[in-house]
Amino acid sequence: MSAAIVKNQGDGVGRTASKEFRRHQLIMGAIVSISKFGLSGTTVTTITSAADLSVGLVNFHFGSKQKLLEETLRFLAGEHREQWRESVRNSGMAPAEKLLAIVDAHFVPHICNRDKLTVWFGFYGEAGYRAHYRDIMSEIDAERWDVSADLCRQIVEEGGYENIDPEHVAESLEGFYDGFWLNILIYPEDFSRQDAKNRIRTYLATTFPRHSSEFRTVAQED
Amino acid sequence: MSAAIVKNQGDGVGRTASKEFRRHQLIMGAIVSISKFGLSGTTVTTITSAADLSVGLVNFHFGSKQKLLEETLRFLAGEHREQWRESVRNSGMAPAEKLLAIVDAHFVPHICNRDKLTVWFGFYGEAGYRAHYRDIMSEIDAERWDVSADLCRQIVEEGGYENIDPEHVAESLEGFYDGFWLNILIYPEDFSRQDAKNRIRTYLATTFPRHSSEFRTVAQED
Amino acid sequence: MSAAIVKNQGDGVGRTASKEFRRHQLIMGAIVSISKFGLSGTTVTTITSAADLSVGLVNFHFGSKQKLLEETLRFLAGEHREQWRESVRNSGMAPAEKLLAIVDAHFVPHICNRDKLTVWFGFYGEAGYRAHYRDIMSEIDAERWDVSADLCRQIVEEGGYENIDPEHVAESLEGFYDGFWLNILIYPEDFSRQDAKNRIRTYLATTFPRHSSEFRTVAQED
Amino acid sequence: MSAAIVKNQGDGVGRTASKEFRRHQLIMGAIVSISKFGLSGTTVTTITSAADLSVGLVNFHFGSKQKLLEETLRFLAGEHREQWRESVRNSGMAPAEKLLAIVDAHFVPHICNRDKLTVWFGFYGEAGYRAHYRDIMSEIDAERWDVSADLCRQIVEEGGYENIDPEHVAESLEGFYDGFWLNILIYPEDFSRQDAKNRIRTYLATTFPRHSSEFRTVAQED
DNA sequence: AATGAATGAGACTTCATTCAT
DNA sequence: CATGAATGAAGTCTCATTCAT
Repeated sequence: MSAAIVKNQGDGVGRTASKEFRRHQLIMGAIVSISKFGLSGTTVTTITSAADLSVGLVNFHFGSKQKLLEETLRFLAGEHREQWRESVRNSGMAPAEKLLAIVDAHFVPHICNRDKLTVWFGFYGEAGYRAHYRDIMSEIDAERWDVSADLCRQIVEEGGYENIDPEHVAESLEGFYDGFWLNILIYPEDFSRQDAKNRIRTYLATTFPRHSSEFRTVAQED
Repeated sequence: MSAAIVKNQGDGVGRTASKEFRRHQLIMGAIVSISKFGLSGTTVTTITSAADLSVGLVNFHFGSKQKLLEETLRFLAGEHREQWRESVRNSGMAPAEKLLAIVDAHFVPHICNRDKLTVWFGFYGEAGYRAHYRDIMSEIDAERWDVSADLCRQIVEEGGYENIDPEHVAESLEGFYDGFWLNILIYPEDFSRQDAKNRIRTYLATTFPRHSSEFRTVAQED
Repeated sequence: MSAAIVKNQGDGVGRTASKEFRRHQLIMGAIVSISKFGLSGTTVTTITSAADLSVGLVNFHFGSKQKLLEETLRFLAGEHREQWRESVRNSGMAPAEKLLAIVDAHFVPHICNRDKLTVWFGFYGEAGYRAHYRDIMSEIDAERWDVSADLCRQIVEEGGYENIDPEHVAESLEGFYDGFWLNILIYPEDFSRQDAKNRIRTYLATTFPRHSSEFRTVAQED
Repeated sequence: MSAAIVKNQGDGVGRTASKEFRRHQLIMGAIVSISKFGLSGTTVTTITSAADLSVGLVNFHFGSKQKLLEETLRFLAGEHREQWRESVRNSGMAPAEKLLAIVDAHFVPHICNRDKLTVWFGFYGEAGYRAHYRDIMSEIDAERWDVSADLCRQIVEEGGYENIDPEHVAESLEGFYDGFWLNILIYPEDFSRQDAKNRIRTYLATTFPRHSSEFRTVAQED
């Protein structure tokens, strides 16, 4: 067995890392670059420099810069999905608990930090006219929206909240996620992940008063 | 008064429009271009084509493309400010009424339409790493935040709402604005200006129950 | 008689200065601009700014920027010619005296200063491939060469200098003029007009030893 | 050794010439272009066309057109230095012989031809106001001046020439070099390299009469 | 597979010239 | 005559993509 073949097993060092590993390296390079230079300031060179790879690899592994960027968005979206799916995996949780877990999943440092928010809003900034990006996002968003709306529905039933449309609550939550992300990105001095979580907790406690004990504010970053 | 003199005052036809008029034309061209091609897809040529002017004018009137873009952002921000300032000008309004007027000012068609939202999020997408844009935005945002927080404070006093921090409410409103804007931009089929206004009304009515009659939902676009 | 007509007499103030005066203003603007920004850094705008006139006048009075530059070169050449012609006008001077007067005419502050040398070498720099400039220069140079060579011939005859070709002396003088101008331009700290004049005096005194008393070095700038 | 390897070492054909070779190609392209179109008429396109390379390479290899031009000047200056250094390398030469070798080094066809003189005066034309060019030139000039002045000093001592300042002779020589270069450039019909060398020889023979046999005029181009 | 020099379209900007006033 | 905004060709530079090694 030659050294090259050993290397090929995916340790990621040297010229023969697995295809998948190289793709991942490039996606990470793209994230780093976008967070540093913005989407418009990101070039194939900034991406590959960040990944410490040669420029030729982008087209070799992704076909084009554009495809790599789409994969990068897909990667972030997937990472986000993993985060909230994981947080509600425990089947023993009550609906309110699960809903709160989804809320919190939006504000864990791993997902909600300046670097990644910069990337997210870089893509949002183009989503207005570039349908492709919108499609990638909506795939993920739709699933989460369904789950959230369903949990709200269960909470409404549990609490017997008349006059509350669970879908409206789910919509409001979506608004909070994006709005607070943007505020965290642009005004990090004035608005923190902690603030975001507590504003949403207050909203939920007020909306579902009979579940308010489940939406207690948190004292500090977990 | 001759036609020529009228013309010279800035009807914008021919070589003799006023400087201010040309600047405005170019800013409008920038908005159209960004909404069509995105911020990164906007070139001096797309801007001047949209404005039906020659490319040289961008540098002649603004010094650089970058400066024109900054002025464009400033223009949007100013327009937004005029909108909400105008809406609370009537000194006879109650605090809750004024607050609602500010809310609604975010969702008038003149401000909140796909074209302009595309431009806004184009800039937000760069604001993460380009401090200059952030500075232009925060100037405007700060003022509105102060006014909103003050109105919330008055409502809290009026209603004797204990345990409600007016600044937290103002923060939540800011979150709603940005979050709903993004949802209107990306999912226009699923989420309308109308929806946004009603979700916020519900939030306010729930938060300030003794003022709920002032936060009635609206039936359809005004 | 209207005010406009009075103005037209050539005081150079206001909108109706004589054609000739405007042309002169623009030529002076060109000299100032070239000395400040070089020939390649000189634009119609830098010229007209220096002359405190509007850009349109260049094409109005000269037809094109290029024509103005040619006139500028012609102006400098003419100025130079006036200088040495004037210096030998006195018919009572001896040939050696006249020759020295021509030499000195090259190094009077009015002709030989950083600003004007910058302009001269700006044109020389293009003369290599632009025949037009060369033609303008040679017109003037030829006349001076003839006069100088003739004076040298007279000195050779006076002194009975065998083995001295007067044309060779004239050639050497031409070399000194240009070479010392360049050194004054590029190394003003190390080489002065005074130095130039004295190096040439020494050359002439050595070459024409029996006239050496007429080529005494000068102690300091006149 | 295979042909491919030879190629790779820099024959300049195809996409694989060495970096150094490409830089040299571009410098040569710059010289050709400047001699044909002048410094101000030289564009990245004229340079790369002359070098038969694509426009992108200028920025790839030099960072900017300006840097390439500076390197071009440095190249010429270096070439000139090599020429005169080489000419005085033989330690057995007498000072007068060495001095004459330096003189002649200025007028070898390889250095002193219309193309290169055009380039030199193109740069001189900007040196008046662009300190960067002046710095590059003076580095080289200073060394040569020191050597020349030192040789003159030795000749003065050898010949016991009282009243002769060796530095003044060195200054006069510098004047001759530049002045004759300009005359060769502008009046090639009337003034040749041969003329220049002989005028300087006569100057030296007259100045250092006891060494005159060492400064005999040359009959024709070597 | 990987590299990185090479390519060239297209971006921003400059500026000589034009022309309505 | 004079002004200076407008035009658009042409300049420099960037960068996604290609391809010989």
